[in-house]
Order: sequence, then C-alpha cells, then structure tokens
Amino acid sequence: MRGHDLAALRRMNTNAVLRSLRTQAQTLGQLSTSTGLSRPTVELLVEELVAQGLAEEAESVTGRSGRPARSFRFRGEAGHVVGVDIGLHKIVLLLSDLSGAVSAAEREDIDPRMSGPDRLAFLRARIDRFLVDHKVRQDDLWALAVGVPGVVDDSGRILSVVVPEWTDLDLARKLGSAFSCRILAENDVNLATLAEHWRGAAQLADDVACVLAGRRSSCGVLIDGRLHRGRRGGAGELGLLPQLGLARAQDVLIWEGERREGESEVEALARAAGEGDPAALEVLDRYAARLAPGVAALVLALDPELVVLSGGLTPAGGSLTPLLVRHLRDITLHVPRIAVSTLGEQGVALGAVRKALDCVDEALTQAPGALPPLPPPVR
Amino acid sequence: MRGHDLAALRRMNTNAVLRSLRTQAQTLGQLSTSTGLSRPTVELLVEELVAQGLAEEAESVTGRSGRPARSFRFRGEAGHVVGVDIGLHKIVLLLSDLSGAVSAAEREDIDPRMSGPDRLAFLRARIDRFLVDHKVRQDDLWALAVGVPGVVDDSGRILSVVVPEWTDLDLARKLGSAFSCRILAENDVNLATLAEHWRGAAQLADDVACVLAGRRSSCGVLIDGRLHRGRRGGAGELGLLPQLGLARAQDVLIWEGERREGESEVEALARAAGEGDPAALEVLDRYAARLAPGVAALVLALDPELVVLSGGLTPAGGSLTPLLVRHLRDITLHVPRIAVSTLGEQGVALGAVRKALDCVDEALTQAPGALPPLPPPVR
DNA sequence: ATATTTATGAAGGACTTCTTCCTAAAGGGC
DNA sequence: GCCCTTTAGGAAGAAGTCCTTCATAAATAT
Repeated sequence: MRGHDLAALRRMNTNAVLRSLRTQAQTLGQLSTSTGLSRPTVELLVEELVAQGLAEEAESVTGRSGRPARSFRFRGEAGHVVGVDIGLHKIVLLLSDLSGAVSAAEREDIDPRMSGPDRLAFLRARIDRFLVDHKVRQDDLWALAVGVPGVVDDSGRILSVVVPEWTDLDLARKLGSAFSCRILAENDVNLATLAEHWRGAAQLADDVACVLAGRRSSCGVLIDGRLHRGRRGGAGELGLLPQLGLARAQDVLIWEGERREGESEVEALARAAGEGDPAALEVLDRYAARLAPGVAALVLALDPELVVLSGGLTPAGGSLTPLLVRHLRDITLHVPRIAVSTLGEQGVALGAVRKALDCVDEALTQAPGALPPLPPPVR
Repeated sequence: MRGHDLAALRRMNTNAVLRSLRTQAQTLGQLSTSTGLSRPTVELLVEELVAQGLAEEAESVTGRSGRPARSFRFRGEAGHVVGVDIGLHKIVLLLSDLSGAVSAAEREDIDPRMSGPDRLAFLRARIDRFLVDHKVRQDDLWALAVGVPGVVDDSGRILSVVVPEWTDLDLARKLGSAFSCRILAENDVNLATLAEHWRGAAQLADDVACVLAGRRSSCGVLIDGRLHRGRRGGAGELGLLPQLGLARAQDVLIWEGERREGESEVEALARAAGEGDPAALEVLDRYAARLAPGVAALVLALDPELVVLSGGLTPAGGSLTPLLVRHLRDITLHVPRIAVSTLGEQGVALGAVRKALDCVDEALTQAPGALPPLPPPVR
C-alpha cells in the first residue's frame, strides 16, 4: 500500500544480491542472471556489500576457457547466532555463523527438579560460558533464540506446563539484561518444525505438520514455509484434546522382549520391529492406532503436504509410518506423505538457530546498512 | 530474490496509488501522505490511471478554507465480476463491479435430483442469462468465481460428495468455453470464510476458522488474512473425523415446542432459546456439547483469533455462543472469540465475488497496463 | 604466437523520484 | 468589495538508479 523511492529500490536490489549470494558463492555474471539485474548494477551492489563486510571476493574459478570471472561469497563469519534448547532434563547449545554453519555444539543434563529461578540463572550463566568458551564477543553475537517446553505467546510470555514456575515468565526480557543482541523465545516443537524444514525431513515441503509424540504430545505447523504460531502461540497443541487420545498414546509402548546392552526399551522395540518381530510390530500398530486420530485431526484441519514424526520413537520410524498410513486411510480425505525426523536431539536447538537467523534476515532486509550490533528488542 | 528496475518500481508505485484510491476517494495530497510518495509523483501516477480508465476525477470537496483540492476515485464501473454459489438445492448469483459494490442478486431453487451433466448445462445457461439480463458484455466481465459443495484441488478438480457426478470435474475448464474471462472454482465453505472476513463477522480478525454446521459439517481456514486451502484444497474438513462427532451433531436439534406460522423447526428453536425457554436452551446446550470437540480440535490446531459459526443454526447464535464457550473452556488452551455469521444465504456467493476480485487484483498488480480483457486461465 | 572466449570497466543515456519555488484559487475578516 | 490567509497546482531543476554499449584485459585453446 505504500510507495517506494529510489533508495528503497536500491535496498531491495542490494537484498536480492545478498540473498542470492547467500545461497551460493557466485560470479558477477551469475549474480546478474540470478537476480535479473544488469552486470554493472550487480558489481556496484556487491562492492557495497564487500565494504560492509557482508561479502568478500573468493578464489576465481579457473578451468574453463576465457578470462576467469571474479567470484564473491557471503561472509558468514561476519557474525554469529546462538540457538538453545532448554528442556526439563537437558540443555543443548549451538553456535552458528550467519551462513548457518554450526561451529560448536554442547549438551548438558539438568536436574529436572531444579527450581524456576535457579533454572533461569543457570540458563544465563550457561549461555555466557558457552560464548566465552568459543570466543564469541558480545558485539559479534547478532541474535539468540531459546526453545522452551511450553507455549510462548506473542508478547514473549511463557505458558509452561513442564516447568510450572516459568509460567508468565518473559524469558527474552529476563535474558536481555545479560546479552545485548536480539533475544527470542519460542516453543520447542515449533522450533523443531523449523529445523525439519531447514535441514531435516521437511526440506521439500512448505505445508508441514510436525508431530512430537512422547512424554508430551504437541505439534508444530508450517504454512507456506512459515511457522504458524496462532493468535497466542498455541497452534498445534492438539495433544490436549482428550477425544483424540494423543496424551495417552505412549502407554501402549511396552516392550518385554529381548533388550541388548545399552538399549532403552524404545530402542529395543524399534530394533525388533525393524527385524520383523511380529510382537514388536503389533505393539507399534497399537501405537499407530492411538496416534492416528490426532494426526488425522491435523491432516483434516490443515491438509498438509507432509507430516513429520518426531520424539522418542523416531528409531522405529521406518516400521511405524506404513502402519500409521494404514490407520489414517480410513479417517482422512487425503493421506499426506509421512516422514520421520532426522535431526534427533539437536532438532530444537537447530530450529532456534534458524529462528535467530530469520531474525537477522529480517533486520538485514530492512536496513542492510547499519548492522553488526543489532539493537536489543524494543518492547 | 530477484531484483527490480525502474519500470518495476513504477509499477509498484502505481499499484500503491491504485490500492489506496480503491479504499477511498482521495485528494492528491491525501494520496501523497497515504502512499508516502511526493505529490508530483502521485499526480503523474493518477493521471496514468485516469488515462487507463481505472480512476477519474471526482467532485472536489469544498467547505474548508483554501483552494479546494482535486479529488480522485477508483472507477469500479470499469469492469464487473460475478460470484456464483451452486449448492445441491439452490443457486445464488451476484453481480459486482470492481469496487465490490454488488449491483444485482438472484436466487433460484434447483431440483436436488438434477443430474451432473444437466446441472453443468444449467449452471452455464443460468450465468449466461444473468449476464444478459443485467447487460454485462463479455468483455466487461473480468472474472467469474463459482462455489461448489465439495473439495476443489489445486488443479481445479472437484471432489464432491454432495453431487457425486461432479467428482473429478474440472469446472473452470468446462465453463471456459462459454466465458472468455478468468474462471475460478472453490469450495463453498472456503468462500463463505472469505466473505465473513470481507464483509461479515470476521472483518477485524486475520486468523479465522469458519465452521459450517448443518447437513454437512465443514470449515474454512483463514491464516494471516489469506485463505488456507491446504495441499489438495482439503483444509478444514474436520467433519469427517468420527472421533470428533461433528457429522452427527445436528441429530440432537429436535424441537417439539411451539412453532409459529412460517417458522422452520430450527427457527422456532432459536426464537424459544432467545426468549429464555429452558427446554430450548437445553437442546442448544446438547448441541453445543456435540459441536465442542470439533471446534476444539480446530482451535487447538490453529489457535485462531476468531471462530465464526455459520449454517442453519445462525438464528440461534446469540444463545448458542455462550454455551459453546463454556464447553470449549474445558478442552482448549485459549478460547477464541466466537461470532455468528451475519451473511446468511448470500455468504458463499459473496465470497465468490471476493475471490474473483482477488483474482482481478492479482492481475492488476502484475501488469497495471493491459487490462480490460483478462485472458482466460492458462493451463 | 595467435585466435577465441569471457569478463571488466568506463561512458553515456533514459527514467523515476524528490525538492523547491512560484502561481492559482477558494474562504474569511475588515 | 478588497485584502489576507490558506491550501493546492504546476513547472523546473537536481539527484539517484539502472541499462546499454563499447573498448580493453586476461585467461585458455589451437
């Protein structure tokens, strides 16, 4: 609805070049064709990006005949983001540069009985130590995202059933005093969904429902490739509806068969099912039957392209999906593709990285000039 | 990801002016502030729009001191669109100009036993007659949208349970031979949802679920103000899930109390409930209890801002909503606002008009130059 | 060593927007 | 009825952005 002037046009074009450069290092000629801009224009814009430290000249590709073209690449090392997953039992931290290359990962168990305030202090100190250990200065950290096991509303407040003391906590603001970058809090399953779309099982789909089935049942929803949070951040919480029986689905997951050393009950079940053990398959089928109504409700409500299953049972995914598909066939209009999460324990933290990068993206898009020290969130 | 040149900038700005002008007639000065463009630029663009026939000078507003400003308005009469609702029992046709002003409405009963081919021929002839009767020439008709009682997939094919013979029919293509404009087919409930957002109960909300409860149970989903159709157009079809019991919800709607002359059973029930009749309220409460799981599934899956109830029971809406809210409170995280459809029998056709206008919009946005005879859909 | 291919870089032209300044037209006060 | 104030209209000039074109440079292939 609003018009644009020449400066805005320039910003848009700078952005187009930056985006294209970020997917892959390219020569000026390639950039010209990929953006649709003329070569001289691209050259000008790239020079600007180089001056800002967001791009730099790379080795020119040789081998073909003709004068070798100058090649440029996105300078991911211009800044870093951190993604954190703080669950009830553990914390996972990931360090990534602006290009999304993860350069450090840490994991630590947490006492599930840790109190709310202690937990917050722990989180702050743990992130701080993580940054120090990996030599990330405050002004090199552009954004920080934290995944929590609870609904996060638009204002950033948490409605947590897993850590009751964190209810109504504005986590981003509490962390804001310790870190000067953008800080984001988000529901863990939503982040896992983002991660699956970025680097997991949902890379090729834009309408995705990601079902977490485990101690807690929840679901993340991606529409048109973007996270759908809902009015109060509560989209996907189908686990709460008793009629669908998701909450108690895992009760049927009992495996009394052989259990090799170091295997958990679920791992043993998954292995047995993979080997074709009829008893194991029967257990899985009962589980699929319990999962089906909840998944069907999602499928009927959203008609997604893909449903991703995540949670404790992913090792058995290969055996589980055909069983689930069979149950879904009876109660849905179209059975979508079903896939199993490929990211494991790092999924949520990786989604947090993606969310932090999205935040950086947005800031870059709006003002590709003044960047490195992103201001803290305005509230 | 692609760059833009000056011509594209111009298109964008022309569009901004057109959009602004369409919401309301304005002076050049007002357009300048509303679009953020300078006055000379706005003047240039408006002149162009006038030359294209999309805008014209209106009476300048006088009364205030100072030289009166020239005022311009969108020329809605530059073209027309038609929205059609063809249900099992009736057809509704609406004629609208490009500004969305409905200038003609017709309704006609249909024999529900009419065969599929006859029904198609009837639809074509009926639209044709409608156009002739209201003196709309073919090249004055920019788009035509038809709502059907069934799922319409992306390719335009219908999956209809109401008119079985229309299954797999590509309605738009079939009508394409008779009309030279853009033709669109869409699920009726989806269109009703669009209509509620445009001119009904959902004008102020952008995340909306619109529940049709009646002979057939279905639902339309609006996310970020846009219709969410789902991968195969099947989003919102929660009525099909037996666990939620939507399909049989209306079975409890039995009213054996007083029935005034001309009243249907449901109307009598609604009136009695409105008068506080305890028996009527009990019936409604039983109905609300049956509706609740399905609505809760939607609410938990999407966390919408607003749920709109439509269908046969809308006359009782005022009594029904508080009952439904009470049932929802137990099984959802956040109870959204509940509203009752205000559009009645014209809702679907009005949504079809909106869809046709959206199609015109898109075409205008892409090429605000060569317009009046929009080419038929490319397939 | 020469020809070919491809990229570079500079110059000129076209287009769009903005700012600025002066003029025009209406209403209100004297 | 005249003048002043207020607001809009219109023209000119300047700045910015992009495109096209052409001569030049630097590799590889013959």
